[in-house]
Amino acid sequence: MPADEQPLPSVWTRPQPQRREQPALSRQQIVSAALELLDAEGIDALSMRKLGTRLNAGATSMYTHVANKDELLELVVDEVYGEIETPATGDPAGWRAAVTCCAHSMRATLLRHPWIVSVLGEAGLAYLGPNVLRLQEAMLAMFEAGGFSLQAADQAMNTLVAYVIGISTSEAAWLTTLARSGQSEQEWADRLWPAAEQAVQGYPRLRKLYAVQRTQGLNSTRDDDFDTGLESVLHGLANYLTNDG
Amino acid sequence: MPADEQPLPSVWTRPQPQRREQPALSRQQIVSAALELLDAEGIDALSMRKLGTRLNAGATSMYTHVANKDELLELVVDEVYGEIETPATGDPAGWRAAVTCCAHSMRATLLRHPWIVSVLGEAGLAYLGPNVLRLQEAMLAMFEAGGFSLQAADQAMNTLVAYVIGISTSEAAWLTTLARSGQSEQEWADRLWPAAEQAVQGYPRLRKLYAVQRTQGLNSTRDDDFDTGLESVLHGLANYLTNDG
DNA sequence: GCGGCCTTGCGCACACTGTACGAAGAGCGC
DNA sequence: GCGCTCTTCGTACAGTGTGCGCAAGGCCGC
Repeated sequence: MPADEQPLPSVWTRPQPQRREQPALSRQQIVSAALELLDAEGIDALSMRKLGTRLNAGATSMYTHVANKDELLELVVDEVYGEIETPATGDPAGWRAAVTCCAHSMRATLLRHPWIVSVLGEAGLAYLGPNVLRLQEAMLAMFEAGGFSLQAADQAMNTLVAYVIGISTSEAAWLTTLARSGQSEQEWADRLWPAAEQAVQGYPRLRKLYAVQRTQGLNSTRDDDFDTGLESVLHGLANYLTNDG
Repeated sequence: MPADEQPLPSVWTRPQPQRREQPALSRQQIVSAALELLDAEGIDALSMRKLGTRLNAGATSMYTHVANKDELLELVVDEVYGEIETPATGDPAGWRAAVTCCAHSMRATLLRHPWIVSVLGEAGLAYLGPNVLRLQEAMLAMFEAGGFSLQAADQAMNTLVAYVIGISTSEAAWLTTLARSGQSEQEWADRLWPAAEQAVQGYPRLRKLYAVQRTQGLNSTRDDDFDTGLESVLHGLANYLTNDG
């Protein structure tokens, strides 16, 4: 046994091929692992190397199944959209109940994965992902079942989704800073209060609002606020029925 | 002149102090330069080194004026919010006109800086930025002038802003992919069409919608769609006046 | 004048990123 | 056996944010 390829590490120390018996890597596995990592540690913690380690794989082993990191993110986004529940069409409680339920599920899903909002503005063609398409079709169906024309249903869906995404964006931003600070909502609010009070000098309305919000909890009202806003959006959308049908 | 500047640095070749006569660096300068860079080349192109070069400064020279990149981004976000116009309160045309105008300005501003939507979900306390506060106070005033209670005005503002941000997020995502592709909207749509048509098989409503949208232009309808959605949101908000205000 | 501070700018270094490339091995048909 | 394709992965490269320490004003009390 004359020479070996490696300088010093001899045959005995060399890691030994050790091919995996698992079906190795698959796109679905990669996407799932990325999702776990994102949920656990947030968007900044997702690196291809960490993902590789989590999969017992090399740093660049994912590139056979996924073109690049952006594409991976698009896949993960679609995966998340897959979690959104869509009530069966023809709900006897009417389109408003169905749409409300769907909107709730959407908000809950986005807030369960708060990192997603920082990716939505770049996820180019996530709009062709199967789960996104499924969701859109289902929402269109819900509106149509409520008497909307297809065009009006499209409009209504876009408006509704915009509202949900917009609210979730600011909520997720809040949740993310909170998580990063490692403090409880109350602690953080307490620490923030002096700065906020100071900043809000000269803005009477904001000052009054902040003072009121300080007395009652923040977290508890978030759900109610969402519902109230959702109600009024739906009320506005109902307008398409009488004016446009 | 024997040697040249780089290889053997002698006293003669050393770059010579050359202190800037400009007031050197200031936070405002840094923020402006970052904004220019972001507008010109997008979010991925913003690196502290590039920013330094653009300012005739070293890579780490900004850190005396700005704690870190995230803080810089918060400052830039507030700067952008400063571009949003707020009509004077007491507009004779009523609160709806004022709010509509403000919403238009907000959407236009966000779309003028489409990279911003990928930062909104992380810009933790941008909510204490002076321009954000000014905008919020002004919007509250507009709603109050229309007869909303302060609480209702807050609700209305949040709902409205959520709608605008949500719509702008998806529009900005579209504009960004478009810009990255370097193609015109029409070219891109043409190239995308086969894939879209294929993806949309099995979703009859989407297929019909896509077919219709293909015949008419895309860009032209974006403004109208925004207006239509805005109208219905405002209609919904008006509900606070009779039920609550 | 002049020494000592304090602020600002910056070169360097470190740990880390996405990913191109090429080699190596596994499983196949022949 | 040979060749071929498909995965996996080690290495490398250019680039990132930023901590640290040094240098060079500007400004102070003397």
